[in-house]
Amino acid sequence: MIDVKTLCLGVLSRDDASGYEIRKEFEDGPLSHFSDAGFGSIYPALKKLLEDGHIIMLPQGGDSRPDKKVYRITPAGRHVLYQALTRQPAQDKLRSDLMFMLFFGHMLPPRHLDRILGDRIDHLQRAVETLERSADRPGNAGEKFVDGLSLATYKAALTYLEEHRHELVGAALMENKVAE
Amino acid sequence: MIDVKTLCLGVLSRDDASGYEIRKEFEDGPLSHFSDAGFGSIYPALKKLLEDGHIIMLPQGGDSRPDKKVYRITPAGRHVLYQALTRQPAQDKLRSDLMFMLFFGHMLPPRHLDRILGDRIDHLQRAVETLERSADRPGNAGEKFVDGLSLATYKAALTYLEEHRHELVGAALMENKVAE
DNA sequence: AGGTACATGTAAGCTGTTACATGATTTT
DNA sequence: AAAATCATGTAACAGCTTACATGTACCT
Repeated sequence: MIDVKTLCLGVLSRDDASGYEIRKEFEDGPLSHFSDAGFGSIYPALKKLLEDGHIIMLPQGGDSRPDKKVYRITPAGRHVLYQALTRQPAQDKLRSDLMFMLFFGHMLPPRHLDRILGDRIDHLQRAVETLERSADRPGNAGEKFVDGLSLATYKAALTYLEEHRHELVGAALMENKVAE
Repeated sequence: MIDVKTLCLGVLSRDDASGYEIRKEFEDGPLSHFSDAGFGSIYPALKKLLEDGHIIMLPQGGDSRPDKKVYRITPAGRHVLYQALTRQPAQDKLRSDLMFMLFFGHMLPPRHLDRILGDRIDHLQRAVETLERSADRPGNAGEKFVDGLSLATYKAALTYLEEHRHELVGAALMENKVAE
């Protein structure tokens, strides 16, 4: 499975960035749909990449914050990234608390169930809007492909949740009635 | 994020099982679509659950293997599981090597790109077939809901990959030509 | 004056993975 | 007879998360 170092190289292969900016990419950017990393893993990763010569630190322009450190990928770094990209990909790994909860949905308090379903629907709606807005912006083929794939799956999940939400909440209400 | 102990309680809330059988659930069963755990995390988790009184070990029937240990959830265990199920769910976490690779798809060797896309299409087709076969089998409301959600997203991903596969591979071929 | 966003980094701890170690039973 | 499946467990390691520690700059 691709580690945080490689994730950082991926971000830096597109543009120079600081640790802070890399983290924003994982939070909001196009990579956020299938990867994640916090400060606690990014900063040590950058330190290691710097030691290994996979990235260099740019001398900061006098106008920017003195503590800001902007990194750039090196040819060696690009090579390492390329090696990682041409390996056999590991299986996707989805960890979903929500789906685990829904799996036991019929035994949950209907109010809780309805809330977590509603929250997820809201979240998916926002994600779909964001991706649809970015669809006509320029971008390379890979980025557009991945955005399209994310959009397609989010839309499918959204439609399913909207269409079947009441069925599951109904089942939970039934269970509650029986228990009374 | 729900841990392996809770995952095990979830499996055991449905039926008594051994560590080996719990692992099969994560590999093939309906929970496999959104959770995962190997022996190295299941056995220590069961040990801890036993110590805490959340599960008990059943005296094994004389006909079964002498080394097989079958566990059953206790009322205390059910309570712990219920607590976990009624908390606010953490954000879903998807880690996907494939999507990371596809994101840089245009700079990949077309053969590699075509292979990883084909492998994923095959994998999704098998997953869809399995879920469709299990659709008419009995199951409680939560299980059916989650199966339906998984099926809807897999189908959407499959359709997208089949329809757009050639676009990305085409872009990669172009890049290669330019490089020549 | 206060809140938010920018900005970096360390240390401890938790969790989970991988490799190792062992062996019985069933199927081919 | 070999291979696959069943079956459990430990130890070392890798990796990531959380909490801590610190401070600047901008916006209202």
